[in-house]
Amino acid sequence: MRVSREKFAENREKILAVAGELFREKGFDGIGVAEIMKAAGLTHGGFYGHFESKDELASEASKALVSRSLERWKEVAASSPDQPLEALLAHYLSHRNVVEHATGCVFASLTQEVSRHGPEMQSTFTGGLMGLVEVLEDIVPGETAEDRRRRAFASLSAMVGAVILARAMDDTALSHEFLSATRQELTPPPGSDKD
Amino acid sequence: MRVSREKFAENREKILAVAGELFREKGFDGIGVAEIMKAAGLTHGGFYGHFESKDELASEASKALVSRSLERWKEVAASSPDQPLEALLAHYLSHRNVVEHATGCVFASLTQEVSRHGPEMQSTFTGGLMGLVEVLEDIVPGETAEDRRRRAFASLSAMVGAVILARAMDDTALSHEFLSATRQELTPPPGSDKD
DNA sequence: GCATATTCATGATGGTCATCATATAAATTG
DNA sequence: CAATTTATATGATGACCATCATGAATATGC
Repeated sequence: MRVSREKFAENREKILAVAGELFREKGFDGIGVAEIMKAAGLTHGGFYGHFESKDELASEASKALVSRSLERWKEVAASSPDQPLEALLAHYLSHRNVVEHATGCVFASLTQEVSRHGPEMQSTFTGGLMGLVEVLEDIVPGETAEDRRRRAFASLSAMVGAVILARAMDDTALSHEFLSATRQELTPPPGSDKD
Repeated sequence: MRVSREKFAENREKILAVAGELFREKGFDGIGVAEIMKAAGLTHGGFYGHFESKDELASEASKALVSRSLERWKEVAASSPDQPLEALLAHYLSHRNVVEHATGCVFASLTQEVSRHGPEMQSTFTGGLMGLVEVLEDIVPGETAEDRRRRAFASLSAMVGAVILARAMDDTALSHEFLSATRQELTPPPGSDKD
């Protein structure tokens, strides 16, 4: 049966949203088109009216997730103008981001699969990560722009790495230790601009 | 046809070795039993004489990779008794470890898939990561044992994170920046024990 | 309100996958 | 050297998957 223009666009968004969650939870290869459509409240046959292939869906879903993630970082940083870095660290290095795969950070869930997919997705992730670096550049301590850029790259590595490793642990206490250790090491000492 | 006891054990090791490479390169879901056996020079039917299931192979291969990785870290640290941390950083944060997925760090390749597999694999990775933390605890700077433990967790997060993010980049220069930034931030200033 | 366009549901297709039954052939055991 | 064991090869099986052809049903444009 046909569906209104509006509903059609709504369905597309629903598929993207559901795919974004399921991909993060189970990986690109861990979930099929049929199950994604079922979770979106549709049947699998209708899928190809919305996307050319599962790969295209993966690309589009990644794009949306990366873009939303970057927006979120900017919001969080802007919400605490006096201590933006601390706010970001608290937001990102959280128990929630370790446990809730389906709604957590894209980069913590899917980055390792990116290199095994096409160049389009790699480009999406590259752009997204550089966006996060730019957010960090403005709020990390450092004398020169060069110092801050270096520290932005290193901090991003540490943040994403901590969540990924915390997720692999089967012991909550150790999981927490990755988060809190990284948070402390990346938090600048009060009243100082230097390391 | 039958094969000697010795050859049988040899075949098992070959399967494990090949699986270790292919899993790192393509992910657990990205490679099938048949192709693994073919790469090992056997046919897929013989697989179940060696392993109960693909899952068991994944577990065993992970165990071997994690164990070898830990040994390697110890060797590298021991090979430069005066600057073990610098040696480890140079070894780990290398272009080779970014490019050569099949022979690179297990944790940089497969950690994100661990949470989607059984508890046995999670236990293997937990143990392996804690082994790496212990190696770092002895060589990172820090006044107290507590300081060094914290720094070990944070440094490991940064190291693994840097390689994972570097692998996602489609631009070699940016890739390198994750590595060198992390290396510099984790290298203690000469002639100092403090941060 | 009618004709057309188009979205979705149903079901089919071909491919891939993990797993297993059986056959074969060679190594081990006596 | 004969009997038995057993590791691998061949091929089958059933499940799942992405993709697509078709038809039904309805929104849109006239």
